[in-house]
Amino acid sequence: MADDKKLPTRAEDFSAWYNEVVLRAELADYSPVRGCMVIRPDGYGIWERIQRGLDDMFKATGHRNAYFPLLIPQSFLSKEAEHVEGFAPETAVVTHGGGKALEEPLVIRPTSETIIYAMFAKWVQSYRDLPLLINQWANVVRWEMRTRLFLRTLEFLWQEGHTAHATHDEAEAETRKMLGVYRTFMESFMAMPVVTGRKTESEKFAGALRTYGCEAMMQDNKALQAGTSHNLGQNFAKAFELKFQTESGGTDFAWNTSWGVSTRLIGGLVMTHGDDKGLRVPPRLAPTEVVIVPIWRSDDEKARVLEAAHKLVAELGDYALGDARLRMHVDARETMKPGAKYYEWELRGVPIRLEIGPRDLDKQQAVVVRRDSGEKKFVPLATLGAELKATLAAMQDAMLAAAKERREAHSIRGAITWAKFKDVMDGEGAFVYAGWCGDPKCEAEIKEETKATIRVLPDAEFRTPDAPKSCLKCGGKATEEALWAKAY
RNA sequence: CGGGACGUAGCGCAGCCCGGUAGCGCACCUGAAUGGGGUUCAGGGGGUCGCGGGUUCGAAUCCCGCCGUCCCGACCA
Repeated sequence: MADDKKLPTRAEDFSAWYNEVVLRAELADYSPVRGCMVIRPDGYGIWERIQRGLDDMFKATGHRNAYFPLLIPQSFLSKEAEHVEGFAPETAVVTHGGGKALEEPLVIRPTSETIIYAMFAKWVQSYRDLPLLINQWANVVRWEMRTRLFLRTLEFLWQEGHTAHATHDEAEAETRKMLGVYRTFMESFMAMPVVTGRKTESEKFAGALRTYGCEAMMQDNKALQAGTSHNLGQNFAKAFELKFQTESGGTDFAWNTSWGVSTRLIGGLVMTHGDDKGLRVPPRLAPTEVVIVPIWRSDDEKARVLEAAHKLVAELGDYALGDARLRMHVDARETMKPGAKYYEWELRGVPIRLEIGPRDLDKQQAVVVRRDSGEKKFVPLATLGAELKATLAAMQDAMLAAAKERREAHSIRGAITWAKFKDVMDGEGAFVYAGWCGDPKCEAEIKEETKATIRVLPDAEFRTPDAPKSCLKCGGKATEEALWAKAY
């Protein structure tokens, strides 16, 4: 760890604080190649929890995992006009293989629509083959100009779901269902509340009919696009001849959806829950839920407390317990004083610290310390398991509630003038729910002047925003048409 | 690709103005003590001073060129 014992405070410099937390909590490191990121075991452990949580939900909604190639013929990308326009500028291209120039360059996937729908076209003959519900866990490469650990790296890990359906309505329902899956995951696992809704034309996925997104508020009041779900219409089906025979005997192009979340979620986690001591990981997402710090002064005491610690892990952390087990770790390092260990585990965000010393054993108790609130309790060993589980569940709820409360405290609803809006965006930032302009120039103009964009058009029913609405800049009319914020 | 700053040990930095053959803190290694909120003492290892050229008896230091990184813009999950 660095010599500097203090993190920059969030309030002073949010970016510096974020980078320090990610590096010092050992979630990730910079790679020798600019813009690429090495995800270290602590960071990957969180990703594994995200994978497991989402994968269970995907399975429950009928999706199956598959894997498609990293390399895509360049011509594939060009088959859908908007898609190539959107992604071509940020692709990495392989021009040589085996020492020879390739006849056709290969693109390293920035996303896999093209290769996947090319394969779907081979697999789908009839309406009986639909819906086809596939997901893949993969890495993709997008050649971004500026990068930030987890939030925007040249290469990132993600999950991309791809489906084919017989009708528009079925595809639309799928698109919205998966957005709902993301929302549930982000709120119930990550304790990260999100605003869901439809994206505007300017923020739509390249090649989609409609895009929906999840937006979370970070602690600097900026928005993070945490996940997207697209109704691709028949655009890709037409480009890749993904046709099927209908029930009535005719042929039609399939309707596709795609949806994804990435390792960016880890960045969102840090920026949602981190505090001046470092990271805070919500229990359901924490690779380690409980860390035991044994305390001793002599070899005899050491033997005693370590035995007690390992007994607890055997009882409560046994893998044979399955999902009922607590994910525990005993920090038995000899050379570190307990205080130093406390600071380190706080930095890493482990939800509960359990202190066990000789004085505790004499009283048949342990000290339970919550990472979120710092609250410290003495708990009898006899009821420890139940107490830990209850505390973890309470923390999960408390963290979501706190994040929601924080977001609402920095949300502006109702009447707002253009002058006030500009003031807010130039200053602290906020989620502003306000009228928007149907004229795309208006959104662009406001972005130009304030850096704020329409994150989503939030609505439980995802209404279709075809009609021009009141313009924030011209009229400043108080409606709740759009969520405006500065974004990552 | 435009504007700014910076490249000296794993990390953070001093030294450069005024040239004399590299130093500090942390981390790391060894030993001992210590251990309920960032231990202490003693000893030790580790550096092509970003790269290339020039000036000079002598360059981390001065001059020229190049490369790289970071920050601010334009672009984006």
